[in-house]
Amino acid sequence: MPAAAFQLDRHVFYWLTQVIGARDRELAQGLKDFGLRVPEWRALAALYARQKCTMSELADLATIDRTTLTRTIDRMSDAGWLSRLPDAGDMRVTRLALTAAGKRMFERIWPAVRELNALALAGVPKSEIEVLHRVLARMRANLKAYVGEEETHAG
Amino acid sequence: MPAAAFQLDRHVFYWLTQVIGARDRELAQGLKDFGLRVPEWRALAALYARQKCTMSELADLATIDRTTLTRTIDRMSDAGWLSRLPDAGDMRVTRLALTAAGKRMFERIWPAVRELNALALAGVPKSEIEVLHRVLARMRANLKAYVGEEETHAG
DNA sequence: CTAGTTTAGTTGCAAATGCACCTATTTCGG
DNA sequence: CCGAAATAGGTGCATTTGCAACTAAACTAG
Repeated sequence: MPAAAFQLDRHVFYWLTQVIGARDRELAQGLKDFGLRVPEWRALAALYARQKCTMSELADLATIDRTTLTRTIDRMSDAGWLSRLPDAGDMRVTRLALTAAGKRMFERIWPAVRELNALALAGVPKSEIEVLHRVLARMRANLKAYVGEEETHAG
Repeated sequence: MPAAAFQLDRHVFYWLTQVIGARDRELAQGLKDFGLRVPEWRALAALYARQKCTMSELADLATIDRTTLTRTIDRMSDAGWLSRLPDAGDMRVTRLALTAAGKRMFERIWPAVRELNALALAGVPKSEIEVLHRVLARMRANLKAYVGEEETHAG
């Protein structure tokens, strides 16, 4: 390939990384006031949406490595934002749920985050946001299917 | 807000994080064979596209914190993939450029990464990829403009 | 020209990360 | 049933990360 033919800005993942990078830096700034870091925010939001979930489910929803999540949840639990509960039917499983304080925390922060999100999407027509959603969901499904396939073949 | 009204999968940044997370995990796997990590790959690709650039420019292009980039470039320089050169007109500036070995490295890896990218985008019509590009570029511009504005006011 | 400010890049250090490994359950094949 | 394999979650440890602070060079105003 002639080097001139390779242009960064023609690649979707370049832009994805740029957008997530810029927004997470900005988000981190905003969350500092609340004593929260970005992955903690993702965990908080996921738990708020799901009410109850297991460690593994939350790791997936919040895009946090399982081992990292253990320590993230330690901190959030110490801070009193959520509780670890045993699962009735399966002794291996930890059920997570936000405490009232955790829910309040989310509700206090969410308006600012929503505003940042809206700002990032300023000027983008609703129809294109729809497309964005659909395409991203498809990409995620594609990648998940691929991982599944790899695992099957590799044994 | 009633908790039931907050749904993760209705938010663009949830999907962005999911997609980048899944793809970077997959990418990391693929790069392991080449002794490269994901941020190093981004730096390699950015330098390949740009031929020459400064540390600050590369930090922006590859979405790597400037202080982290110093050490990333140390490693890549030690590995013989790029060289640090002084700038003629400004003694503060470091000009970076891939060596022949660095270019070869990129060319060797790129086909596999391109394949992964194509896989992630499988089934997405070209027209929608166009929309994706345009929307992401706009989002990035929005976020950059916001950061600039903040700095001006806070300064 | 010279003192204060901005910009480019680096380093110290404390904290976060993730791989490899471990333990405790549960499930599955025979 | 029983032993092997799978699954949920947690630890140890080396590596990576990024904030704060620093050095050095280049502007900028008086």
